[in-house]
Amino acid sequence: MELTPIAQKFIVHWGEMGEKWGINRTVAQIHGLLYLSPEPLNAEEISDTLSVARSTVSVGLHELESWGIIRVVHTLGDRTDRFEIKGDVYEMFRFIVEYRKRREVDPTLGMLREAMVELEAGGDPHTREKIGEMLALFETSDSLYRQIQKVSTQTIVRIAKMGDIVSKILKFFPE
Amino acid sequence: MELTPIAQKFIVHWGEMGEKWGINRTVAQIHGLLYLSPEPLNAEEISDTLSVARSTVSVGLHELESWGIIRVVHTLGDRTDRFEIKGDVYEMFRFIVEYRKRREVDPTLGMLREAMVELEAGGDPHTREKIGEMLALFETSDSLYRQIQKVSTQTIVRIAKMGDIVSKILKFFPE
DNA sequence: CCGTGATTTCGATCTTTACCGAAAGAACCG
DNA sequence: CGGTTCTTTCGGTAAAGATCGAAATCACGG
Repeated sequence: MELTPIAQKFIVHWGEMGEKWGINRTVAQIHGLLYLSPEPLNAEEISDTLSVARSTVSVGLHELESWGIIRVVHTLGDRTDRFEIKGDVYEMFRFIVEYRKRREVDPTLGMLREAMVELEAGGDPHTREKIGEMLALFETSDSLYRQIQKVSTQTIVRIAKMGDIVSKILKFFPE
Repeated sequence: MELTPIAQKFIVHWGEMGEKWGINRTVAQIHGLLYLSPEPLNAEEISDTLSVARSTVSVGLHELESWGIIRVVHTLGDRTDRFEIKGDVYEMFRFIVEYRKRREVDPTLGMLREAMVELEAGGDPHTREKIGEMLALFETSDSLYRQIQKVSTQTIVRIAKMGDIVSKILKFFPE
């Protein structure tokens, strides 16, 4: 499949950007390609378009599936697995955040909590204070995240798109 | 310098966690060590404690300085550069977010804006729609971020620590 | 302006990670 | 059941990234 120059630019940039955030470049590119594609693609089309090995595409697709942001589609008269992006950009964003939080933030939260338990049963006061502060940051963020998680995408978008939303909120919480 | 088992665990975990977010493990470890340290450390102490080459520490410290989260301290009768964490965990968090946003999100925003300009001057409608949606997500996030950025850490912490904050906010924005 | 100690630079390794492609494995058809 | 087509696994290789340590540079006191 041929890509327009703009599509190419987007996909390449997406790959580089992903890399900086600890995401495999090829995986990010596959994601970018699927995102732009008007219809579901199969592994071979992706492989051809991005010039990467079929096997690499296979692995990448599974990775994206495990994040929950793409799905398999089957169409009549086509034996190949075709893939498409699930939901809109906002949902996608939420899925990615959720996935990374669960795999990377939650374990840290666990570690900090354990450390805190041990430190409270006698440990260096300075360490206790520092770990305590960090734990507080993580707990607060976690709690905020959980609350926001419950709100529908629709509601979030609606509110986020109102101009000057933060100052409006601040008015409700005076000094 | 000797580390307690808890400090070790924290620093090691911090390093691994950093790696997953595209941060050099050693840099993250240096950061973790400085975070726990009751007083400023010089490069050699860090090098010894973490068992990494002196030069690697030097580079790592500069990296952390460029993020704006550590500072150099000089004390009388000591010719070495000593380093310490700047501000509390919340400020640290803000600095890191700011740094990464500027270097990694802003360029993407730029790319999307450019792409959108080109697409509006005639381009595939589907691509235009998809890039448009992604751009909207980035613009909304960017705008939200800029608004929050202006609010003092103090205020954010105060509000964040109130229980159930999100549902309180939602009450002000009925359907 | 020399000497000492601290710091940084930089090329050479070492380690990790990504990627390929051949072969094995599934799913499906007749 | 073979045969066909699609998918996955996996060992080897290549590329990228991290780390080291020697040498260059810098900073400052005497």
